[in-house]
Parts: sequence; structure tokens; C-alpha cells
Amino acid sequence: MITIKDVAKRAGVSASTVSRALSGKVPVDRETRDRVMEAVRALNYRPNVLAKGLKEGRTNTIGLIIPNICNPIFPAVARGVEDVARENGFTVVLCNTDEDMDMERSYVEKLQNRWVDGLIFATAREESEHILKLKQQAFPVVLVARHMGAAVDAVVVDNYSSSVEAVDYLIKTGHKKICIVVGDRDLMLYRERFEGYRHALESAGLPLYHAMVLDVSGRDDNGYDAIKSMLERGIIPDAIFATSDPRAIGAIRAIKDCGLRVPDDISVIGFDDLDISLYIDPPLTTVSQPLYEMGREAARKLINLINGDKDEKPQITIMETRLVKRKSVKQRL
Amino acid sequence: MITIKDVAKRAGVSASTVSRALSGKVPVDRETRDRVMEAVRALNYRPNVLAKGLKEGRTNTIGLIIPNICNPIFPAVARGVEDVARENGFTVVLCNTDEDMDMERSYVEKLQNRWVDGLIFATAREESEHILKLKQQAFPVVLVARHMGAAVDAVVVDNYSSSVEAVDYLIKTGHKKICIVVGDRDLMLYRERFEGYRHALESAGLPLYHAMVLDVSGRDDNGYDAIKSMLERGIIPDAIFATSDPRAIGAIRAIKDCGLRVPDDISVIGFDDLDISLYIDPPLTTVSQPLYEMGREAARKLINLINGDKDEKPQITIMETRLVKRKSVKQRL
DNA sequence: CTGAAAGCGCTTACAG
DNA sequence: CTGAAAGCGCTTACAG
Repeated sequence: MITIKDVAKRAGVSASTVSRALSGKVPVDRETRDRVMEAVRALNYRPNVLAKGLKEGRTNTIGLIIPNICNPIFPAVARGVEDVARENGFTVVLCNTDEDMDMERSYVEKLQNRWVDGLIFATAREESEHILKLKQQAFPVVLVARHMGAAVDAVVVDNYSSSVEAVDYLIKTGHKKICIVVGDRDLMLYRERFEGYRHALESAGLPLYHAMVLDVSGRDDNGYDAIKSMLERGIIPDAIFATSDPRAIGAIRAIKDCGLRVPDDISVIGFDDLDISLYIDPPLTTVSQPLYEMGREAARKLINLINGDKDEKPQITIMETRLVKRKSVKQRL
Repeated sequence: MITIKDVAKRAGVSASTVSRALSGKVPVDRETRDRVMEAVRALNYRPNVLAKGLKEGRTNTIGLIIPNICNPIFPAVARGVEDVARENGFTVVLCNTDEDMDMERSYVEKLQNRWVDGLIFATAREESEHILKLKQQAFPVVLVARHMGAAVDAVVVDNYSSSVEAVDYLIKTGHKKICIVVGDRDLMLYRERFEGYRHALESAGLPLYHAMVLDVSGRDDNGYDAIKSMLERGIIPDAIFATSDPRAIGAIRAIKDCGLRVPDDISVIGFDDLDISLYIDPPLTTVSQPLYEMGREAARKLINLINGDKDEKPQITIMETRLVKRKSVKQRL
């Protein structure tokens, strides 16, 4: 391996000078610098990042901790994070936890050991004290897609209002028996989406049928079975609010498999606006989350934190959602 | 920050002893070790990975270089890589290049500087000399999903035979006018898939209609426009072989938008078997690639390389594909 | 502007 | 079994 000493020797200067010439932060004689650069090129020298990191106390790396990159909302988030990381000279370490707290803790432990200058979590839960602990130790942390109250920076969406808007739209288009497919209510975000649903129904004076509240959790549960069995029992809503696009897709399939039509018999509205949601049949009406932008914003915040704005108060950034109207909801008279 | 010296002081031993007690590779007096462990716990000491890496000349990190995590074939690959990385004490750095060679080179440059013990590329092209160069420098490299001949280890699929099988199936089910939607032919994999198509047609004595060979490249081009315009010009195949599932989905949408039905008017067969392909309408018949397993296998190979099997000859591992028959292909009399 | 020295936090021969 | 020392490859006060 070529080290700074090899370059120094070839350029006939000291290692210090090579370091200074390369950093550009300190004046170096023009001619000396040229000799150094020449040697760098000739030797194809690349500074050892570990040594640099050890000396400087930072690595220009951030960790991204998500449940599972195969869950289709995360690729866009990850891409957003990586793009601004790269733009700022950072690289990103990817960690899938499957929502397993022990795995997550062991990752954190590992990454915190100077591997990483900061961490973005897409896995926060109310019981994630390890994240709070990180924050207390003044370790840069930001949350994305989920938050933990005012204690730590986060980039999220207003799940409550977005759900109100979605269900309002269903109501305005003439739906009266609205089913909800809710994800894991241990997650605040699904409780918020449920509350939005409840509120919209209540405001419109519409009943909330308990048989139409379908709780669906577990990683790969898109609600297909729950919906199918509801329909088979003769409980037929005129619309379904799915709290994620995969669940909306599951709903559509279940409806079709029961011999009913979307949206003629049952309207379906989703939440996410995944790339594919435009391409399914019918194209999905859904709440669009700016996933890529959320990733970018989270990375921006984290890098600011790393670069020193540590004493600023944590802030929750709320990103705008948008109701995208396509073909899966029908105007009923 | 708590260092090994703090632990040493508290335990009343030298730093060397702490290091040895922690490593477990060298005998340490039982009582001494207990004192050390106690101090480690009391101080919540975590070794600085950079210092360790600098000393040992390895970081237990691998880099994964892919075109774009938002391309739906890559999440599963990435997950496979990360899972075996984790199982072996490695972490993975994720890099999206958008197939941009300059970006890729700059990533490689950066990661090679002792950041990373080895690299997995899902971006290889024939003209990727920088990968060959890495290999020559004995830097551990493995390719996934694409290969570069016998020079470097790779984990791939037999694109040619898989395509022959897919098109044969179309032929056996009575299709005679088979259109192909081909991806970027600068990529060997698409040339291979095209050759498979050509061969299957030829063997069956079926004509290859040039107007039914749709070249479609560019990142987000799923072929929708090309197919739609072909159909509008009155060129109506009885089947479409799409060289990727997103292109199959694009095809289905184009067909429906032209007022035709899948598979009654036109059958569609894909290539990939993405998670969503089961859920679209109709469920897609497609060539299933074991993406997750390919990721795992690539990581396994890379870790072997890192751990010293450097002098073994590079090997191309061919993973099995499987034709998954669903509803998008119709048996024609 | 430049060099010699110290030090970042570890690990590991070398002695004992 | 254990300690003191050297060294991994950098950067940066400290002198000059």
C-alpha cells in the first residue's frame, strides 16, 4: 500500500507537507505543491480514510436503519438519503432490522463505535429508548417516516390529516360504508391514520362499523385474507381505505377474487403512492407521500447535526402529502 | 470518549491486557479478565473500530454498487447481501450509480481507500475496465446479475436459456406472432435474452417480425409508449415477451389502454418475478430469478475472497431460474 | 512556507 | 500471564 511517506519521499518533502498540499486548507508553496501532486499521481496515492478518520474523529459516513429495504416504501427513502449524503461527501451504511429490537440495538452498538457520524432511523417506536439514549449522548440522530415526539428530529407526514382528507374524499364521492384496513397499531403512524378515519366518519355523521375495521399486522400481511373473508361473510362496504398501497393492492385483488369490481362495486383508496400504484388495474387513488424528498430532508438534517448545529432544538419536519385521484374510487350518486 | 486506557486504568492493568481480554484469542488470567470485563461494563466501553481497522488492515465492511435501489430488482439483492454480511460480522455500504461510469469510478476510488474490504457490483458492463483493474490489484470483487466473462467472480442467471424456455412456452401454448420488448442492448444480459428469443423462434420455424422487436432503453422506459404505438399502427402480436417485469406491466397497461385484453387477445410473459407481479391483473407469468439468493451468494463469495481464497480461479455461479405460470398467458388452440 | 514530533486508539511481537 | 514499546497512516499544533 502506498502511504503518505512514499509520496513524501518521492516529492522530496515531509509527510506534513504532503498532507497540507492535499488538504488545500493551508498555504503551500506553489512549486512544492506541484511536486507533491506529481508524486501523488505517479504513485496513484490514495489517503487511508481510516487513519484520517481516527485522527479527525469523524468518518463521513452515516447509518440508515430501516425495517426492510424490500418493503417498497424504503427504496425511495434510501435513495434520497444516499443522494444528499453523496452530495455532501458522505457514504451510507444500510441496515435492515425487520423491526427486531435486539438486532437494532446490536447494529447501533456496532455503528456507534466511531463507524458512523450519525444515524437515521426509519424504525422508531415509542419504546425505542436506545434512540433516546443516543440523543442524550449528543449523538446525531434523525428519524424518518416515524417520530418519537419532540425529543428527536424527525421528518414525517401528517398521517392524521392525510387520512381525514382521504376518507373525506370517499365521503364526498358518496360512500357510506367505509372499511379500513389498518396496519400494526403499535405504530403511532397507524393509530394516527385510524384516528383520521374515525374523525372523518364522525364529522360526517357516518357510522363506524366494527366489522369493517380490519386489523392487519405482520410484515407481509397485505390484508388480502382479511378482506376476502369479510366479503365472503357478506359484509360488503362500498369503499375501503387501505392504510398503505400494498394493502390497497391486496384489497383490490381480494375484491376481484370475490367476483366484485373496483371501483364499480367497491372503491379503494391507498396511502403511499408507490411507483407501481399507477400501473395496477385500476390505477390507484392514494395519498402520495414524498418518500424520496423525506429521505433527502432527513439526510440534510442529519448532516447539519453532524456539522455542529447540535444545540439547536430538535424539530419535526412535516412534509406535504397530496391526494392523487386516479381510477379506483367511483363517484356514487 | 472512553478508550482502552480508561478501561485499563479502572481495571488496574495495561491496555495490552484489556485488548487481549477482549479479543479472547490469547489466554488471560481468569481473575484479570473478570476485572477487565467489569470495567468495560461499568464504563460502557466500545472499542474504536477505526483504530482497530487501521491496525488490522481491514474494516469488515463491503460495498454494494448498484444502478438504483428504486429499480425493483435490487432491493431483494441488497437484502440478500446484507443478510449474509451481517451473519459474518460485516456491514454494507450502499452506492447508487445510475449507471453513470464517472460516478461509479469516483465511488470505487473512495471506497477502495481502506473503507471497504471488498466490493459487489451489479453494474458491470463490458467496458468496465475499472472493475478489471481492481481485480488485477487483487482487490476482492464479485459481480451480481451481470458478468464480465471469466476474469471475475459473478453470480448470474442463464439469460439465454431462460429466454428460450419462456418463448418456447409461448410457442407451445399456440402463439405465432411473438413480440419482444428488449432492454438496453449495450447490456449483455439483454442481448442474451434477445438471442434466446431469436433462437426459440428459429427452432420452431416461426418468423421474427422486425416490427415486433421493440427496443426500449433508458432508466424509466417500461415500454408502454412503444407498445401502444405499435398496437395503434395495427401491428397486433398474439404474445409479448417482456425482458423484465416492469416492461411486462407496461405492456399489460398498453394493451388494456388500446381496448384489448390480456391474455385473451394478447398473452404477456415477463422476466424477474417481482413481488408485485403476483398481484397485478392478470397475475403475471414470468421467469423467476432468485434475486435474494443471488445477493446472498454474491456476499458469500466476496467474504470468502476477503478471507483469503484469493488465489482461487474466478468462478461464474449460475443460479436456477424457474418459469412461473400464472394467468397472463393463454392456451391458444 | 516547512519539518519534526506528538498523538488519534488500537494490536501485537518482544521481553520477562 | 502481563507490560512497555512500536507502529498502523494520517493531521496539526509547535518551532523555525
